[in-house]
Formats: sequence, structure tokens, C-alpha cells
Amino acid sequence: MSRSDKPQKGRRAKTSEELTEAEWAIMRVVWEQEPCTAGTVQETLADTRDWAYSTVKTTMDRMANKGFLDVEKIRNLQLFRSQISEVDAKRAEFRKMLKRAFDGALTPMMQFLIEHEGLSTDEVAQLRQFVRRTEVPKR
Amino acid sequence: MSRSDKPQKGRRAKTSEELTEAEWAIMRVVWEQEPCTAGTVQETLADTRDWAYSTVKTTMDRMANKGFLDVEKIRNLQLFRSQISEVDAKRAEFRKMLKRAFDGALTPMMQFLIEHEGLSTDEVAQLRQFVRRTEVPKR
DNA sequence: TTGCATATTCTATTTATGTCGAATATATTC
DNA sequence: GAATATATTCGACATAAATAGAATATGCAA
Repeated sequence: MSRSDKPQKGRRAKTSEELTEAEWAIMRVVWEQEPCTAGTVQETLADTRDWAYSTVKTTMDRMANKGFLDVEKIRNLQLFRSQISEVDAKRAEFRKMLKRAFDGALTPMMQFLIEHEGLSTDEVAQLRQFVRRTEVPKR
Repeated sequence: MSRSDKPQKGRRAKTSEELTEAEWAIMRVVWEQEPCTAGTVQETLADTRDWAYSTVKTTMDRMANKGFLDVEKIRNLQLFRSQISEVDAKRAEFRKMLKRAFDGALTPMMQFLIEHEGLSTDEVAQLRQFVRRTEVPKR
């Protein structure tokens, strides 16, 4: 069949790079061992997720369609590579949370973390110290 | 029909209080004007969301089923009230993000925020200042 | 009481995600 | 080349979420 219905290349900024839970699990493995096959991913996740090979494969195919993964065909082998960086994915996830829960503003979030025992005293101290001692590496 | 199939009351911790995007939009309104009707919510959201009344109502009914909202019937009126606090919802959203993107660890997240320009220089400065000036309160 | 303006209920469609099994194709190895 | 082990492709089904129209019920006002 033709490949005329596969976007993938020319697609630009849509829902940005927001991943679903299953996609995160898969991406983590890909980032760590790319290029890799669906089989590898399935095996790697075996201890945490009880997913059949086809489940992983289907999900990865869909991710490739969304442009999250790139597929290289070698004989009858498909090698997957990430098309979005870990940093971008993290940023997207963080932004989504910030927007939803804190109207996109950072300060309220910080306030929240400190005020509501969402963070243990330890964590807050740690955070505090961390921020204090990291010098602005601005450029 | 009987009301024997509605959990709601005796339900404890399930998928915690994770809200979807649409649910967040609705909850924000509810938290602000509760008790309120679906109509009120729909109208309040009118400028941001182009949702039909039935869309909002159906969603709210489902939220009530999940235990996110409580419904009080007065005549042919249904008054909705939140059953989860804003703080809990925020905490859940934050935790989900932290778990997905930072393996649940706070420090890496902070590091990330500072290192990768996910935050504008301004925001970082703001964060920095904020943390700096907030003196370790109680206990 | 008749009707209009809402509310409520019910049901339905679409899309995304999670999950797979079966059929098929391709390598590899005796 | 036949058997075996793997990959790939396809299609399927369930559930949830987003979204909304139609039918029905109800309250209020003239």
C-alpha cells in the first residue's frame, strides 16, 4: 500500500509533546536504549508492565504516527528512535500540570508546595537549600 | 429506579482525585461559586469553552458519579458542590507530573526547572527570590 | 390554565487509549 | 527446502472522555 496517509514528517506543533501514561513508560525505555525494537521494549518493561508484545507494538506504531517515534526498517526489523527529547517531554508534562493546577504561574505552585504538606519538611528544606546554592548560570 | 447502584458515599481512595482537562475547567468554577448549577457553570465557562449545556451537564453528572461532586436536589433544581478540595486536586496533579516526568523525585525537578529554560529567566529569578525570602515558617 | 423558559434524562457519536489475538511474512538452521 | 522462531500487519474490542441533540418534566408568569 502507499504511504500517502502518514503525516509524521510535515507535522508541526499540535498537542505539543504530551504523552499518556503508557507512552511515558515506553519512551523511558526508548530514550535509554534507542535505537531499539518493540520486542526489546516489551521485554524491558516485562517486570513492571504485564503487556503482550502486540500491545507494546501497537502503541509504538501509534506513537510513530504521532511523530513521537521514528522507525527505521532494516530487512524485517524495525528500529525505533525517539523523535522528541526527554527534556521536551518533561517540559510539556510540567507545563500541563502548571497550567491546569496553578493557572500557569510558578510562584503559586511554589507557595503550594511549601505550604501544603505535599512536601515533607525535609523536602522543602532540601529544595530551599538547593535553590539557594545554585548560582544563576544565566547566559 | 432505585439508587442502589450509586457508590459515592462509602468510596475511598481509588484513582485518587485526578481530573481530566474538562473536569478541571468545571471544578474551577464549582470551587469558586458552589453551590451552583450546571447552567451556571456552562454560562461561566461560555467565554472560554464553547460547550453546550448538555455537555457540561453530562460531564458534571459523571463527576458526581465518580465522587468529585455532590448533588443536592431542590425541586427540579440540582445544586452541585465539590467533594474534593482544591488542594487535594492540585496535589494529585502535581504528584502525577512528578511521578511521570521525574520519577517522583523533587530535586531532579527543581534542577530541571532551573537548568532547562523551561522557565524564563524571569520565572527562575522569581522562584529564586520567592524561596529565598520565605523564611522557614512554623515547626 | 396555558405556555414559555429552563432543567433533567437519555441516548448517541466520535476519538483516544489500552489491550490483544490471529494471520502472515521473513529469517535462520538442520 | 522444511521446520522453527520471530516480526509485522491488521483488525478487534472495551472503556473512557468529549461532546451534544432530542425528548421530557417542571416552575413561573400572565
